[in-house]
Amino acid sequence: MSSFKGRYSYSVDNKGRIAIPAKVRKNVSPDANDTFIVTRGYEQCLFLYPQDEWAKVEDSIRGLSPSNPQHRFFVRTLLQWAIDCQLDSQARLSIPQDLLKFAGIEDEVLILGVLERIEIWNPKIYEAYMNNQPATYETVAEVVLKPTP
Amino acid sequence: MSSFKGRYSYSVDNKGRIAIPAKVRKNVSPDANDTFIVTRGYEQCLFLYPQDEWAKVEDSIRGLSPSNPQHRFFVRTLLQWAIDCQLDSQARLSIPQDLLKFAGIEDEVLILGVLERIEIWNPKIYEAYMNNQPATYETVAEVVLKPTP
DNA sequence: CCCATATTCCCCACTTTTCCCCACACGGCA
DNA sequence: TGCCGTGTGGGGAAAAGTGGGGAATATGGG
Repeated sequence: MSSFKGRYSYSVDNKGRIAIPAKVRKNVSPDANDTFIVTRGYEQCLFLYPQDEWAKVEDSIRGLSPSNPQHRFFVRTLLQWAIDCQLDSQARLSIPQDLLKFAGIEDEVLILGVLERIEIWNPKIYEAYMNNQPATYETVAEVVLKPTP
Repeated sequence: MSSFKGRYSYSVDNKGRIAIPAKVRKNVSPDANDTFIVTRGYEQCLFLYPQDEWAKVEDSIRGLSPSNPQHRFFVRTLLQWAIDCQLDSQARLSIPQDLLKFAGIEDEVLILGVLERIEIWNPKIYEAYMNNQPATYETVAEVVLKPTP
């Protein structure tokens, strides 16, 4: 099980390539074969899953029935944004234009480690998102990290 | 086991040929011998199965009973539209006119990877289909893309 | 039965994109 | 100071996407 963490500011070169921080790479299982699955995240960001972590997601939708209309919609919606990406010899990923465009990414990115996945943000959008949160870190923590009775 | 994914915009040339995206081809088993079975899909789109995946579909309908009228109807409908297609040397498929017409395909297509099959849509029809669904990407992703507790 | 037209399939050609490799600057560390 | 590991940039070869010509095959009407 992966456990990514940390926050990194990186640049996007003019070929659309994004380097994955060395500290993050050290946490990627060798099973992932330098392959990541990039897809849309919740807010306006991209999710990056090492191949072995993505396999768990895929297993959970494989059981759905192709003959059920709702299941079909479900699988299409989820998979249509997902793309395989391989690290090049400099440990960078070439991310397709449409995904970069979705996340509003241009020449700078913020890379966040979030346990089993990695998130990629346009720094300005991330800041705006953070400023829009009604709660503070402290008030949320109080609710989330409450000891189970 | 195939695991197609992603969404690709491609053009149909004036001979009715459709290229299969390289990223999709990389996920096709060599067992498929560059051969695909094209048939009518659910909703107004075409289903494309690599030969090896189609064999599994056939196995599953082999178990249906010839004496059950509903089974007979289902099997006939599925099989009568199914046709073999081989990739040409440029990795394109020539899809019969009547199937293209069924899917309302003209000069542009959307190709979706959906686990064991590939779907081919008229982009406008796909958009209309998606707009008619009550759920969104977020509601779908919420179910699947969350950490295992 | 034969010919004219259409369709299918197999090449070849061009443009764009992607990928692979090399180069360099910077910083930590022995 | 010299040596890695790391982040950044770019050139060039290879692959991918697109289009079209022309021979073999099929279709249909006289």
